[in-house]
Amino acid sequence: MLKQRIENIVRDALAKSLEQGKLGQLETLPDSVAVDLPKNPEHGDKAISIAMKLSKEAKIAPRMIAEAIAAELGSEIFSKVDIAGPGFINLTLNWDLLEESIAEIFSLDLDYGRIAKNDRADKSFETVIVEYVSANPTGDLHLGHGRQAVLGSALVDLLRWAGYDASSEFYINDAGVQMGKLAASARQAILIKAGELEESGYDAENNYPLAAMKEILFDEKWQAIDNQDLSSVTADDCGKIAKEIFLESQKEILKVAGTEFECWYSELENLHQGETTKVDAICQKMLEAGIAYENEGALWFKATEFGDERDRVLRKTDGYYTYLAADLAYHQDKLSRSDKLINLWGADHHGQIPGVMGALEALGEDPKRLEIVLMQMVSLTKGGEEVKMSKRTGNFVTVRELIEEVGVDAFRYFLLESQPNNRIVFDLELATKQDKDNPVYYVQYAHARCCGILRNLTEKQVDQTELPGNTLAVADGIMTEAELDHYFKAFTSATGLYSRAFANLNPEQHKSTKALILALLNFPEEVKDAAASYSPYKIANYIKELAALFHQFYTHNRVINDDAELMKARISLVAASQKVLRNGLGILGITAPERM
RNA sequence: GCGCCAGUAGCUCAGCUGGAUAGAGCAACUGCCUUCUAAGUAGUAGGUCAUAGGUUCGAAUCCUAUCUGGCGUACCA
Repeated sequence: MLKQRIENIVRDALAKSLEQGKLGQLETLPDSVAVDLPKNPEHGDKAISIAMKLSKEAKIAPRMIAEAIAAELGSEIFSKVDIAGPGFINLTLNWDLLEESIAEIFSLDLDYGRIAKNDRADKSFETVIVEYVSANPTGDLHLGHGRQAVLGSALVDLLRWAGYDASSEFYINDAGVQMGKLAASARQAILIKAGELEESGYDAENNYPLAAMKEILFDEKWQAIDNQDLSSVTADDCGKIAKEIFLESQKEILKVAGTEFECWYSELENLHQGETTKVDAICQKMLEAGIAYENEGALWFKATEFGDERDRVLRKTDGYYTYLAADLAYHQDKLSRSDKLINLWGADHHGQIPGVMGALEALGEDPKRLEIVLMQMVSLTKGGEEVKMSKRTGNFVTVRELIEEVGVDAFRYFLLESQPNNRIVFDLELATKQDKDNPVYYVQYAHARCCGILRNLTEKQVDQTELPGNTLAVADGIMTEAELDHYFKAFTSATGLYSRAFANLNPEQHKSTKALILALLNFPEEVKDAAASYSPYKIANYIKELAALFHQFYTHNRVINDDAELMKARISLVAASQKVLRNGLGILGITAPERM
């Protein structure tokens, strides 16, 4: 990786300067050396600010440190080394190095940007389970779930790219109060359908909206009870069927949304089965460890001793376990299967964090193994007015409806581009426009443009110089496919092509070419960074930026032209751009169209 | 009240492990299609980075306080 290489060279230079006593009173070398992309391209290709950072400890002026380092940098891969401002070291990379680095994109191709397992940023874990959505199987998925779905699936892919063994998991919350409510709702709806109950008799106060129940009554799964006497059909029977229907519907729409789960973990089947259930076991364990106690018929976790603001109930006076108790059993189960856990939660659940973290710590687990990513709400506006969503009244926009309106790519991009900490205001009018205002097209178009150029190199072109009376002339492609293929295969090491081809660029061409190359070479670093903070949105930002740089390059640099070397050098950048955009979009689960 | 999150251009948001002149997109205005897709691009205009202090060579970024908004504060999930 380019950045790593530069970092090593700077580190060596730093070590030599230290040996020679040029670093004042500095005694030890810093752990890391930041290699940045300067904001202003006139400041070179890479910038290093380490001299300023060391100046205090060394007790000498930053420029003196910078000069000492610069003197040891050598000229092998840098065509220019400048010291500027208070003590920045600005590096200009030579064309051969850039050519060599771009060639790496060709040899790695589909895997360019992928971090090897041994190079992963955080060595404290290798396997990681990302749990997300985890909705109750009692209705359709709403936009909040949608946000979790796209972020979670992108995060799993991102983590895999960054060298981790990641898997996705959906916790099916199919036990407890909500399921009882679903069962009652379903049974009453069935009775209404059979004419044995008046609609006015529906317990709308305590049940799910009747309208939502009616919608699932036509599912063929109800055949199971069709021939039975309804008086012998229990609410439980109905609840099971309703749950299956909702679960299947959720699975289907999640798949449409580009989200796959390795594991569907049923709370009911995994945590509440057997003589001694997993939940029983964990409560027993907590009692024995003295971190739980009985009081007024309920079982409490001593959460206050572990950082929470109050103690938490594990088992209610009615004998049922709380969500927390089951969740703890679930987390312990996950911890036995993976080094690291990441949970995606709606921000409205943040109050539970101290309880879960505290309990895991109390149980002797390392709380650092659990990372909880909070996602703020998604709200809807239509023409500037907020659309109130309420599950109770059935007035909410579902994932299904939105995808139908805007398409999966736009849906994913909209929900992925901003960071989880920010609320998303989803403008229905804007999203349904489905035109160029939609940012996803900007990135996809850049990719399609790359493909178009590569296609034009080999495809037969219609010559547009149409003369009156003449038929259209058809010109052969510039290269045959075999030639292009051969060229790509040969492009695996520096041959001095860039230094010859890019020698006489005008300022705009030089600037746009350089900027594109540097951005392309930064991709692996972007993957590493984004994964380290569990932030797929950073990849979305990066590819948007890359798309912009490609469009600028395209505007200033005619790819197909008479200068064979210049053309080849530019083709390599078009092909490299195509590969990086494709890989980046792939991480986000967004398609990379070849034509638009 | 207490806790969490946010406040950057008219709107939607980047930039936040401190770095050089705070950036995009949309909206407004002016240009660029007989040449690889104009779903593009070049430019103009638009900012007390919520406010006030502090930390230091340097703060949108870190600390403290205040203001505004969202969320949470259950023997619900």
